Amino acid sequence: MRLVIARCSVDYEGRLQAHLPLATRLLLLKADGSLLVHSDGGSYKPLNWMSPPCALAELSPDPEEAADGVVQVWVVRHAKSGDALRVRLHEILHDSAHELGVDPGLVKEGVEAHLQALLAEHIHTLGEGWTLVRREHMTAIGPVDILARDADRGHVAIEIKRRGEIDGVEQLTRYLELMNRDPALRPVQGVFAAQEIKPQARTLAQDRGIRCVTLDYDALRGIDDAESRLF
Amino acid sequence: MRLVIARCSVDYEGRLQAHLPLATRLLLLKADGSLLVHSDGGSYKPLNWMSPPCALAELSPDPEEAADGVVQVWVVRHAKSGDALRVRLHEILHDSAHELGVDPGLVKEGVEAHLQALLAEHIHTLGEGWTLVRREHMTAIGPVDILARDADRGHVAIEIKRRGEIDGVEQLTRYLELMNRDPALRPVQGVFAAQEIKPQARTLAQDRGIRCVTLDYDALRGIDDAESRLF
DNA sequence: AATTAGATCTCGACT
DNA sequence: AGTCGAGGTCTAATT
Repeated sequence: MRLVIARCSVDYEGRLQAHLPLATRLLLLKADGSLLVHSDGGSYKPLNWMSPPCALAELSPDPEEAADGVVQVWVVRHAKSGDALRVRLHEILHDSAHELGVDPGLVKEGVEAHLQALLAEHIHTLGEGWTLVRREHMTAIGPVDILARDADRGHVAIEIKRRGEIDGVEQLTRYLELMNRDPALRPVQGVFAAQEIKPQARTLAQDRGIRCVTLDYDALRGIDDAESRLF
Repeated sequence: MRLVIARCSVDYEGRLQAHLPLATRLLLLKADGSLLVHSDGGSYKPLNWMSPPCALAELSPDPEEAADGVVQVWVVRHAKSGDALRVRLHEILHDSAHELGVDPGLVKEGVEAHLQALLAEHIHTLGEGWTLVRREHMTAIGPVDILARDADRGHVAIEIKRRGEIDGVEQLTRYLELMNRDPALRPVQGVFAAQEIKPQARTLAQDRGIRCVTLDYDALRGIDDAESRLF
């Protein structure tokens, strides 16, 4: 990885054209030839970039560029699409190279899929005598996270989110509307389950007769561990 | 902007939980307190990050961490959501700070809005005698990109995308359905215009009697330049 | 390889 | 401040 701080201008030509006027920026050159151009603010998205596979060519500035104060020109070209990034460096303030090695990569946990699996496995935590019908129950407008039955054998549609917000309630509402038109299913109750439910979402859900359940991820995982230790 | 190359492990807890095992990475600390954790490969997305507004606290490792070889602990916490990133630094290989100043920002060209303006201006490229009624013609369910008339004075609704996919055809279909109920407009033909049209989208469009047009951005711009040179 | 759906989406525009 | 749509979306899973 090479880190360069430089006063530079950048031009991208590819799926669109974009231009960055002369300013001081970080040029982050990765081992695979990819380049990120970052300013000292904004979020994780670079001002401009080139994704691998691509190759860097360091050129000398042409006479016109040299007269403008350009000391180096970088052209990073994408191997397949032909998209190109042209960086004109006017002043290099820092330049260092570092060996990082291969990264072991990110381990994600607690995403919706995992919550769904845990809750499906321990559906009885929602109520005595509850049983799982299936996960990802298909409807005409998409899959419902969990379809279950309560102690009276009535159907329950469960929507799971990590953070429960209004759009999740809307989604569940659409499912319930549809499912309650199906004679084989109705009446279908709704449960909105999330690790954290925003007040607005909770209000809307209750307004529509949808029960809100706050999921305790660690507790569900704890049950899981405890049960697996039985075998 | 502060650049640190360090052997570190990272834990994120917020909308999900994620963990990065010990490895050498770039820690990019921006002026607004945000942090990016980059490896020496992959795309422009960091392995892990914290977006502004957020604040960094540099802590001393607790005894257990110190025994593990941790020399510094960074906790970056998001101001509103409470999401937090915890970086345990085991070895700092590089550490430098740089003044970058405010970036003038990116200038883009060639996005959908520009395509729409170009096509509206050169609506005759769709057919001899075609005329523009207006851009962004409002309907009850939203604006149609371009409303035009063909040589026979019949209305044409044009939906423009950079990349034409099925949802774009669906969108245009809804507009056409609605507009064809309006006696003042009907019959309304449909044109699906994009720089690139996916096979599925093309099939669906043709199935519904919608004409597909591939837009050549450079050619449209060329016409534009040629015409502007006339003045 | 191609398509689909999700994302700690991000980003801008508009209400 | 929220909502909506597009993105050089990117990314991973699935067909």
